[in-house]
Amino acid sequence: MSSNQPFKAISDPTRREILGLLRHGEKTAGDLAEHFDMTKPSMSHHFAVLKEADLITSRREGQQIWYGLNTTVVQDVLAWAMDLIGDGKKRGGSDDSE
Amino acid sequence: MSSNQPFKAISDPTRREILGLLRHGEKTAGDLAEHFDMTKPSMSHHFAVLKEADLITSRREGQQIWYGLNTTVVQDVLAWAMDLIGDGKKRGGSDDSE
DNA sequence: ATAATAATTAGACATCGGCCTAATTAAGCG
DNA sequence: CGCTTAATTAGGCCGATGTCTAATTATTAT
Repeated sequence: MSSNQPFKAISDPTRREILGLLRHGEKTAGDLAEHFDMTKPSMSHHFAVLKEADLITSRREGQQIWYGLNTTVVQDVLAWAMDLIGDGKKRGGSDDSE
Repeated sequence: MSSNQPFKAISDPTRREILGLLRHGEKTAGDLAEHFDMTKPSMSHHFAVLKEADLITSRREGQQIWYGLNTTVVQDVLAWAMDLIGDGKKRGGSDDSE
């Protein structure tokens, strides 16, 4: 359960910010790159790490690549944290259907 | 908001396991170290990282040092993940009293 | 086919991180 | 005090990680 990859992936601030930018929908690699003071290859590397951890999806559309948030793996992290706290806001468990 | 330290801290499997062992109460450094195939100094290093991230508390009692889980920072991680998902199991916000 | 644009892959470089052994601090006991 | 036990600090080693420039792939348009 829960490979180490997601945790490694979110340990970098740039990558967490990328995920944050994807909260409200897909964005192209270029769009994302614009928000950071970093070269495109460096950004590309971060995308690859997030992709490898399955935290984001990607699809090509013409020349551009659209990245999107994969909430499934984020939920794993969430579950890990909740389990640590021992409870807090879990239990019941049927309110995730929306 | 949310320094990088907690995320770096939980990016290591050994440290996550340490946190897991502390779920049910305090443990001494020695107790914790026993569970891992690693030297005590290495374990001590992990404790220091967790402490620095404020994920654990520590208090000396005689020769031993007792470590305990600090759920406050874990909740920050939880909040970050929930915010990413956009909802999921937050909302209402007063259910943390149970 | 050539050129332009979007993005990645390749490779180098410096720093960070995790692990080890050896030495040190801290506390308890004869 | 001198010895033992619990744990940390110091310092070195080496692989992993983040960043950059240069080169490459993929797509579209002229």
